[in-house]
Amino acid sequence: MEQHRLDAFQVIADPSRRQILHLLSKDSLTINSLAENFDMSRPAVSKHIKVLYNAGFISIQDIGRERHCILKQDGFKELQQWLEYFDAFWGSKLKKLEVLLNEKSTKK
Amino acid sequence: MEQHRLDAFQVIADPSRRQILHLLSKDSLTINSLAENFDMSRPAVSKHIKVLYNAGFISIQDIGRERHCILKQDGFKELQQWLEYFDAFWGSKLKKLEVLLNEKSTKK
DNA sequence: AATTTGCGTAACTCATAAGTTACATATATA
DNA sequence: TATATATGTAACTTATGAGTTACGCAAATT
Repeated sequence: MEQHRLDAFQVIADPSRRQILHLLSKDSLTINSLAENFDMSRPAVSKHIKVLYNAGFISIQDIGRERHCILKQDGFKELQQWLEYFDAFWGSKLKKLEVLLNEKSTKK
Repeated sequence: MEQHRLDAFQVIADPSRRQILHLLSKDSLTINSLAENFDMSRPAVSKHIKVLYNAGFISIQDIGRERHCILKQDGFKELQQWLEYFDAFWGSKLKKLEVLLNEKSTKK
């Protein structure tokens, strides 16, 4: 059984998967209806869905033979936290700059 | 001339590059001092630096024969915007839920 | 002037992600 | 019941990213 377990960063590195996430932000869709938006084959989309599901970016609701894909927040959280760390970095860097500017102005 | 031009999402997909960014958030470092933190060779780190530089994640200050790498915000912005879009999605989804709950409570 | 240090790059190997086609299976429809 | 539909998966090919070693060059050191 081939494992397609990629981490959150690898998952969104693929443009097709980002496109899928974008489409799902407009509406929840089945595999086939998703595939209509791409040049690639339906099995290719199916694989991407598996990857997105395993990484917690989507949940799936089976209705008869159809698989409805719904956006899920879990997968995004690791990314958010990662960016928040650097946001804090820029924030603190800004603060240091402010301190520097204040020092300068008081010395005048 | 080989081109190593990856988009911001591909850039952060590599764990080594994320580690480099993390190290640079603590202190600006040269190629060699960065390489000391990794099992891989110095040329490998050099390549990653090139990728990070091309994508706007770092700036470089040459001092003599040393290259000092400094974190740069530009590369992060595309990622921030991408996540903000989905943050808005979760926000609006929450709003819809609130509306639903309100409707329910008023019907009581 | 000779040597060491810090780095870039070319050429190569290797792993693997991403696509394909072909087939199997379950559910809906006629 | 026969057929069409919606999907998963195995087997395969291919492109390419990530690592290596070997080399060259400029700046610092002796």
